[in-house]
Amino acid sequence: MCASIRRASRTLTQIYDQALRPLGLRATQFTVLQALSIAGEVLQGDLGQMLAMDSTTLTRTLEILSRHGWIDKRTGEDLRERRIRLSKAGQLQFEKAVPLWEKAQASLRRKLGEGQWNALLKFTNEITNLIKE
Amino acid sequence: MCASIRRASRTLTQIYDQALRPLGLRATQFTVLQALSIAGEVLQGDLGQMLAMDSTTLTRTLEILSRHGWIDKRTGEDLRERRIRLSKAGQLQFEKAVPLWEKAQASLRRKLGEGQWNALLKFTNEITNLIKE
DNA sequence: CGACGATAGATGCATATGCATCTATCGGGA
DNA sequence: TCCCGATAGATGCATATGCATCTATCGTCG
Repeated sequence: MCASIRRASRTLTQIYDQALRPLGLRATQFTVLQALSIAGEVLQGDLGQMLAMDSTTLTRTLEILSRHGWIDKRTGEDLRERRIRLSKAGQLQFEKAVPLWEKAQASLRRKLGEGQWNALLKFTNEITNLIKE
Repeated sequence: MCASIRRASRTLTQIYDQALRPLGLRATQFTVLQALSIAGEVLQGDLGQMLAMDSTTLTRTLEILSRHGWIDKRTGEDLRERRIRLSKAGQLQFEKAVPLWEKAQASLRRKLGEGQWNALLKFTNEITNLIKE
């Protein structure tokens, strides 16, 4: 099962990466931009929680986004915290990426069919929740 | 969708990696050993085909397995080819890993339920096949 | 106020992943 | 025979991933 999901994950990632390649954006990075676009300014920790992503992984992805100038970081009163949000450039990059992402998403959805699509979303979420128990 | 599958893949990988940690074996590596155990001696390219794994990724995973002495490599008549098979130590390592893997697998299967389990396997395989078209 | 455990991230290290490109070898035609 | 396109892997580079561990800061308790 692990092998099956990893294989599917690799395949899918290749599809989305390819769609986003014109922008030099990876699927993972798009996901982070999207989360930021929805959440506004958030603590790095909360962002990790949202994406079920290890905080150390997030640190490095944010480093990349930061290098491209797509996010702003600042500390609040608690100097340990990092508050993250999209920069102007990040907002723009995200908006440019959305159509490409939509296109890949729609094509995949068509190929899988509505039923499988929804079932798959449900099951993957269930797996993600498993680990919390 | 890509984010969902990647998230599930991360979660699942953590579960399997943790189960195999006593042996210092990663889920990916176990998958390769398993494939070799089933296939016997195979061309590196065929192995990649089997696992739907990029050949460059496979090269490095095999490098790790080789470093541990778990596989043997040799060339056939065609000097470009690499023929891979489990070594004695690799066979042993695989046999030690199977029970740990089974345990993780069974636990997960119980939590998901038979129906979801099978559906998930089916869907992930379908996604993997999508890219071939 | 000062020491101490708790918390938020960062860093070192190893592996996983794939694209672009390179090297070695093979097989077939001129 | 020699050259040339095709094929099997290997390598450089960048990112993704997570464990163990470290650092800085916070809150609290004596």
